Amino acid sequence: MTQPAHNREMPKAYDPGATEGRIYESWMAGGYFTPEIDRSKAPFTVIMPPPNVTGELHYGHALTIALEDLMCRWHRMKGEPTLYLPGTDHAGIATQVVVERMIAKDGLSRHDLGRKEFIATVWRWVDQYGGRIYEQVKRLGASCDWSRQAFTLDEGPSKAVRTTFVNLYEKGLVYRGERIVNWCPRCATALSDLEVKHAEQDASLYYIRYDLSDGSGALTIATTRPETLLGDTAVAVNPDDERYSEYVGKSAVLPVLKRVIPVIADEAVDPAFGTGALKVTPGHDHNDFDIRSRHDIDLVTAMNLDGTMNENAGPYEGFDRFEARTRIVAELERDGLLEKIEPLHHSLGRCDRCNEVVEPLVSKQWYMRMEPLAKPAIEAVEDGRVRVVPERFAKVYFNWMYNIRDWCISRQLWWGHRIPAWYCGDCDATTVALEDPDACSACGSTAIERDPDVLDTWFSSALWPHSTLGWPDRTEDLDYFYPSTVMETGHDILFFWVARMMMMGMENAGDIPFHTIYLHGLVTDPEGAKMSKSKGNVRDPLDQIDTYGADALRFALTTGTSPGNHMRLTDAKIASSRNFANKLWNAARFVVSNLDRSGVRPSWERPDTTHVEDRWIVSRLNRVAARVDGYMNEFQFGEAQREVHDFLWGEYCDWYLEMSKIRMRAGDESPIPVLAYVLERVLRLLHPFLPFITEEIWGNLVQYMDGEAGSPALMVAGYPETEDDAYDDEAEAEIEAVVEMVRAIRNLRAEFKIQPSQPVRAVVRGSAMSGALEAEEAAIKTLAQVDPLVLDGATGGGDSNDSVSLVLSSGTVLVPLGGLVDLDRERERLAAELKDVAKNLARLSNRLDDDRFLSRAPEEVVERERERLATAQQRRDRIEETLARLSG
RNA sequence: GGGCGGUUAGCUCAGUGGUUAGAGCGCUCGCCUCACACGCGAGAGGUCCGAGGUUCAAAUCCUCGACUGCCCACCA
Repeated sequence: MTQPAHNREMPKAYDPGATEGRIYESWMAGGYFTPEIDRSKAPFTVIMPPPNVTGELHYGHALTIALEDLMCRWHRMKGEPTLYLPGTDHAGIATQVVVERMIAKDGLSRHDLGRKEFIATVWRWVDQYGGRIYEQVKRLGASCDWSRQAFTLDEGPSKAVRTTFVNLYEKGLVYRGERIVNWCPRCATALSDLEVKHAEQDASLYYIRYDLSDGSGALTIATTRPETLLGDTAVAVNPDDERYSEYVGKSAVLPVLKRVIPVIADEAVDPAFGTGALKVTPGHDHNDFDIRSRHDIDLVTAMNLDGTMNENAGPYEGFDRFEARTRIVAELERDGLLEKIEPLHHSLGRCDRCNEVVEPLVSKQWYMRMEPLAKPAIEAVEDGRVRVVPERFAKVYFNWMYNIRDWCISRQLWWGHRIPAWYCGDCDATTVALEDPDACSACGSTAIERDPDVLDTWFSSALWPHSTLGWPDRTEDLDYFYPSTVMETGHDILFFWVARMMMMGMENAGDIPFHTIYLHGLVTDPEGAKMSKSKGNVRDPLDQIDTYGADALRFALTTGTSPGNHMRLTDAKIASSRNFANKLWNAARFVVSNLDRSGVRPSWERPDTTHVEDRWIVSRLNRVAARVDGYMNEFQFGEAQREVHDFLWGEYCDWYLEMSKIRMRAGDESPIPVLAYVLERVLRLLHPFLPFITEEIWGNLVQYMDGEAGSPALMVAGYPETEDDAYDDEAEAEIEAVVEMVRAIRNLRAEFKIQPSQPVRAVVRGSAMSGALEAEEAAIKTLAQVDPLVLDGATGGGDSNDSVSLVLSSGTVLVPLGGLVDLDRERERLAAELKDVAKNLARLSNRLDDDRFLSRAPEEVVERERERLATAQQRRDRIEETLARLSG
């Protein structure tokens, strides 16, 4: 048999690999990703969280894009000018490390190259590899406006960074100060508080004796970091601690260095910890630095920026900090100053980037004053101008914002936005300016030198929603697309990014940066563990795209999940999404082949329907569209998706399509326009979730439809709106009854192990729906393999004594099975069913006898319960009647 | 030390006060039925973690507890 032409067009199984690239090209060629600014319409704007320019696509990106793109596609189809703006982040440390590693292969360090040449090398790297992530984003089908693509180091965003810095400096919100900072000796830079990750771990608590200088006794302190004693400048006790009150004001001799240091009293000391005496090391401990602000004590830094001990460390100069610890402990032990070592479980700060133990060190850094910036950003969420989805994260946001601390924004790196501050060699003044100055703004000296540091990467990220749209210039984009509509990202960067965008957006642009914050959870491995390189459980989404298709991956990522919740991603889940895509493909193949065969050219509009099956499926479609709309509006994408999934598979394919075959086989072509119409609307409903395959099918379908499509592509076609007048309760009830009957007979056939090819006889008695059943006679006969089907069993043709009786809501069906029927078993089965119904009946009538229920429950609930009672009663009566007949 | 989640079928999860709680995967039985074996039909499988409470009505709201995960915090 030769294959008809259409089957060559649509292969038996959907092949994403052969489709996706071509479809994406067609979208690009159509220019559908670039919105038209239309002042009469409100835009829908999503600014993509910029992946690192060094980045490889991971599941976090995939989930982000799946969610953002489905929102964008949905709104675009609803006719809103939709901007999905893509971009990348220069990712200071991350990128610098990548390039440093690269040049290290030639035995070079960045210092060998020098600043200028090193930055040029990074740029060459970015020019060569920085576009990879974009290609990967495209493979997912993201409908981004590539004409507005942005990079944090582009001219526009850089200007925004510089303008912000200057403005905040002039307002006194950015300042330079010498304080203790979190220092990563390996990255050789300061870190913000957020970039330090604390982890519990086992350590030792060393008890060390400090003799008093007057020989009157000794104090024993407890520390986890003996090497820092080289920087001790005091010993502190709690002022209320009577054990030590006599020591306060005396002096102690620092072990090893024999420096004489004062004994002071400070509230910060916890008498219950260790011995209640604390070594004070302002140069190497945040608390101790604070203590120093309240006392007249020295500050000694005993360590270099690379983590080795410096000249203040005496004999330990040059040793690594951990090596120094070991050696100092040995010396203390030798000298009898080490009283004991206790095991201690405590939390230790490590560099978020490289995991090196962070060293608190005193240095001069730039800071941003956060409290004044936080205030309006808190209010915007409190008063509902910005909505957080899911809501619980608003509490997390408030908690952080109310306790916000100043942000250390300078980094000792080369790759990034260089701080626009110049220091005068003659007068000590600082010049901060938009344009590079030639001379000191205070004394006019030309002996000025620019601050070598760059800004924290998150500084530019914080400006992203407005810097990408042109700020500080008053561009048309900024005017139209700002504030953006939804900021969708992972809840893990709520503080790093979202909160800072809130603050900077309000400060710079004078308005909230987005109306809704949607936070998704983590994509984890099948065991629920966070994917990480060190665990070796990272999988490449591109492999999954190759195997199952981008649609399948996207669909799997948004299946059965709720905002903010984590999701374990398994191959099985992606495979079942792939299967769903294939199901859709084959339903379409069926419809297209019938269009091709019949020559019927359906209208784009809802067809007039008379047949109950047609009325039913059209009614159901419209109900589904209404529910989808409701879920989408509430960000319940998983539920929306499930709704269409179940409709397509469980109703359209399982029932409508099968029923339509029966009519078409009998020469009736009237289902074809309905098949096409419903399919076409389902394609629209599913497009945000399965963009590639729906577009491909739509392209196949269009040529068979009557008249113009009204849009050049599905992605810019209208999203289905509910047509209330399509609701048809009667048709729904009738088809439900048919389905119930078919299922009951199939069940019986399976139970009695009747060969699939062997028809059974069935007699319907006492049906309230005989008219509807008559119209569906052929369907019932075919779908349940019944022949003959006697619909007027009341007047004869059925004998209970050799039949199984199926008591249904639409009537009683007798299926004569002769010798196969065991009358005793039949009676038992019916009795059990009766018991079940009676139980239900009792529950319902109890409820309806309850005055409190009747008076307090809403009328529609009471009414529904009454209907249920009536149905149950009918059913009970019919079971009793059947039992009576069986008994003789 | 604070805060926030989760606990529903064998597994992974939906279910945002109203039928006798659902899906996918897995499992059992039967099918290569002319769209699809990435499939079709039938089925088994649940004290919705526990205890109180609110309500006409609770998996859903409140309180307490158990287990579990995460976030924040300068516990030397």
